[in-house]
Amino acid sequence: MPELPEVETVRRGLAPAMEGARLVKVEARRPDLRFPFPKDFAKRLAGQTVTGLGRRAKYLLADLSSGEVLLMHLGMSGSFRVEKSGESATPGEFHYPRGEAGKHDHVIFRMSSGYTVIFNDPRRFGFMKLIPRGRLEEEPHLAPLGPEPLGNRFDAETLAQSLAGKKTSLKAALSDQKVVAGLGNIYVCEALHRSHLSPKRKASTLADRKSGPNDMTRSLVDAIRFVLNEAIKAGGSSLRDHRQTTGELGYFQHHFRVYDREGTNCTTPGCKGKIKRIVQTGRSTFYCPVCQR
DNA sequence: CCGCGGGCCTGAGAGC
DNA sequence: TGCTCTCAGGCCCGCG
Repeated sequence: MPELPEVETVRRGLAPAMEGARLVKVEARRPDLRFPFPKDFAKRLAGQTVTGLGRRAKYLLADLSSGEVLLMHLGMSGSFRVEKSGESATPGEFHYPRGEAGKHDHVIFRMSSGYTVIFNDPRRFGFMKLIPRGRLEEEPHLAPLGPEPLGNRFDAETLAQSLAGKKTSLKAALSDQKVVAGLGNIYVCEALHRSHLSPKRKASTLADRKSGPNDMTRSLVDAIRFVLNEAIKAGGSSLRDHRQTTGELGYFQHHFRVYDREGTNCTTPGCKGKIKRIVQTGRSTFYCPVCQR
């Protein structure tokens, strides 16, 4: 499910419920998600205070007073919702505190703030893991990640450098979390359209080794930043699973220019193209064959 | 080393 | 209505 904007939306929704609050009771309602839960998972968490809630790429990191970090990933279909003591955040939709846990509600955090935080994940591609803060650098999920696209270490120079010598398509390269961390299928497609670059273009053609990055690379960096920022403002994109922690939908899907818009007219001013769907490395790519070169 | 295809899971939607 | 098939926002592993 979630790419960077959805995960950031989730982080912002969870922060008021979790930051500075103690985990009063933790419940893992099954033995595993993508991986088995750590040994004594619930017991180790109970009583800890969440001192901060951060994000790296598509991962959430809750800093704990114990000195450990709770690393959480939403996989394809994971979502969190926050409910206040006995009341559902969206009336009529969620009722955990009053009744039974819903289907696929796998982890429940009862917070001293009076909020209950519930992790739901039908496909169970998500996971939770506890890591000592000192070993965060070597954590296998985090160590290989490239720069944060919204951070200042991501620019045309670094992007050009990581694309140099890459034989794959631009689409595949941008989906690679080592190149830039946090993009997925949707936002790669959207950023490429907005920078008028073809997903089929060889990645290395963006890197001009002698004279440094070219205008194409610059416009791609700008498009990536723009699209992600706009999507965060919109609360992410809700296609199937993504919800904000209140249960509300995100609405960036209404701003898609190519994703899931096969056959529609290209929205680039003056462009007469129609959006096309192709398959690259096993995933759908949407683009305009006319204005994306 | 690199790039690709398969697999992990469940659910939604299309077509018959 | 109900079956079967395809596809889905991520990521890891093994193969060539």
